[in-house]
Amino acid sequence: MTAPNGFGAAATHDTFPLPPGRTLDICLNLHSAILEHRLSPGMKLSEDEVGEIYGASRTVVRAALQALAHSGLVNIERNRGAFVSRPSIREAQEVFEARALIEPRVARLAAEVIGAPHIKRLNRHLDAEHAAIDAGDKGKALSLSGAFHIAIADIADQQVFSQMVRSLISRSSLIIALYWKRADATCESHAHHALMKAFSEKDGSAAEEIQKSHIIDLHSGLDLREKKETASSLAQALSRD
Amino acid sequence: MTAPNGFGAAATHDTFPLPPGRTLDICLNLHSAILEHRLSPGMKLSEDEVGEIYGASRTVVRAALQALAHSGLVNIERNRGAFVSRPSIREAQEVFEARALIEPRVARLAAEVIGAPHIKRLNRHLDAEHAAIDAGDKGKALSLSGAFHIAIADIADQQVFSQMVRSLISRSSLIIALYWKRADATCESHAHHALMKAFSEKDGSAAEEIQKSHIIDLHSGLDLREKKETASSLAQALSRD
DNA sequence: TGATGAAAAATTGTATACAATCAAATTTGC
DNA sequence: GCAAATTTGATTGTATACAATTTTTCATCA
Repeated sequence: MTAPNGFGAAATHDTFPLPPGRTLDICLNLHSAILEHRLSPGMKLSEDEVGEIYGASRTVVRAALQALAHSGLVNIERNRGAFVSRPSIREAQEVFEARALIEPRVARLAAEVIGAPHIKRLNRHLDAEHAAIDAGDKGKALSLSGAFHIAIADIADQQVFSQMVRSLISRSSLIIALYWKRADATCESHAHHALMKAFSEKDGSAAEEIQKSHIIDLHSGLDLREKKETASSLAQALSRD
Repeated sequence: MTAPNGFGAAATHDTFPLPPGRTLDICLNLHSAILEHRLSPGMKLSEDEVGEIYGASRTVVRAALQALAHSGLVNIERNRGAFVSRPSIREAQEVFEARALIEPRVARLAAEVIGAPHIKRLNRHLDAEHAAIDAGDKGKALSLSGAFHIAIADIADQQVFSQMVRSLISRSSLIIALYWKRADATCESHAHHALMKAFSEKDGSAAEEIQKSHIIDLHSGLDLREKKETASSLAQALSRD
């Protein structure tokens, strides 16, 4: 009890507090779909449509959409409905500035308390990331890359920071979907491996510096000028899983 | 559009995204009540009871409670209902560590862009704060003290940081309700005035340093050992205003 | 008397129905 | 033929009813 976020259940791996019952399933599912870019920014999330897909009533769907709205992944407009968020250029800047402030600190904290099991888990994360890249699944790769950052926050074992990082990572995923300019998404792996080295040496200062550079590098990989327009079918994007 | 948080309307002065319709009223009302310590940590917020007080149906009340849960002010336990959050000692530590990282940066950003109208507004905040202290209204004074910090974040004009600060301030209010040990709440005013000086000189570095010291000082004002038990009537606490 | 168990009451989880609002298509007027 | 106004349709906002779960109460037994 006295949960880190507002809801009773312990935070497992997600940005938003854990709503009751089946709302959670829908949250997680939509969350994954958005992070893996199966749902494009700006896409409409009709309550009826989502409800029919998941076999749930609007009551539950509404709760899920509101939860996602609180996480910044969904934008609810009065009397118009819910849409996948389309972060502005301004918001993109701010999100990465926040990451550049918070994540290095989190990396330092993690390095100071990290243990062998943690390192093992991080390595598994990296392996999965590479596998996705080799398989050419960009969406999955990006999602796993974010999961790596979140795993670090979990190791630091600071719920408040962890929650912030989760939210920022989620929003970053949308931002990257909109503004990423580099062809290769693999540039990240290098920084992630460097982090692993700092972790294995329990070198907090190094981890902090590497993470800071890493975030700045990610930020510089964005093309914050144009806007891409995207919108497609909902049922299709949600069909698998 | 492309709202800073998940909801369409612009964030005015509150922690949570802005839910539609009357849900917002209930959110703001409960939020104020919690921040002014009219609702004690641990107090049960029954859907029926809250709904009857505000003349709204459970549907709306539920949405409000969920929004507050996302802000960390309310704790929802499955099949048991909503309670005013009772931050753990651990959480208290984390919240103030986060504030010590984020708020100094925000203060620096604010100092770099601050203008005469902003300073005027901050001074009004300080006046109101003093008035509340003189009137002996501790709850109101604390609430206004938090509003001062939020006002700084608004001046910095960074929505992402602003959102974080709001959330942290709200939770701090609960933490102070539980763990504050100093008799005087006036100690803050000194730091706030020092900040005003730095702002008027547009000295970002000074503002950052002062704010950092201020947060650490606040943190040290907590007695993070014992737990106070509190619980009383709901309708009574919500009767005024 | 205290603990244990079942029944009853209260509270939340979910579904559905109705009202209000908004978007689009149709009609009407010029 | 084009623009404005109106009607139609679809979607969200809200209330209420029912189901599931928990908490309380109270009777029973060691």
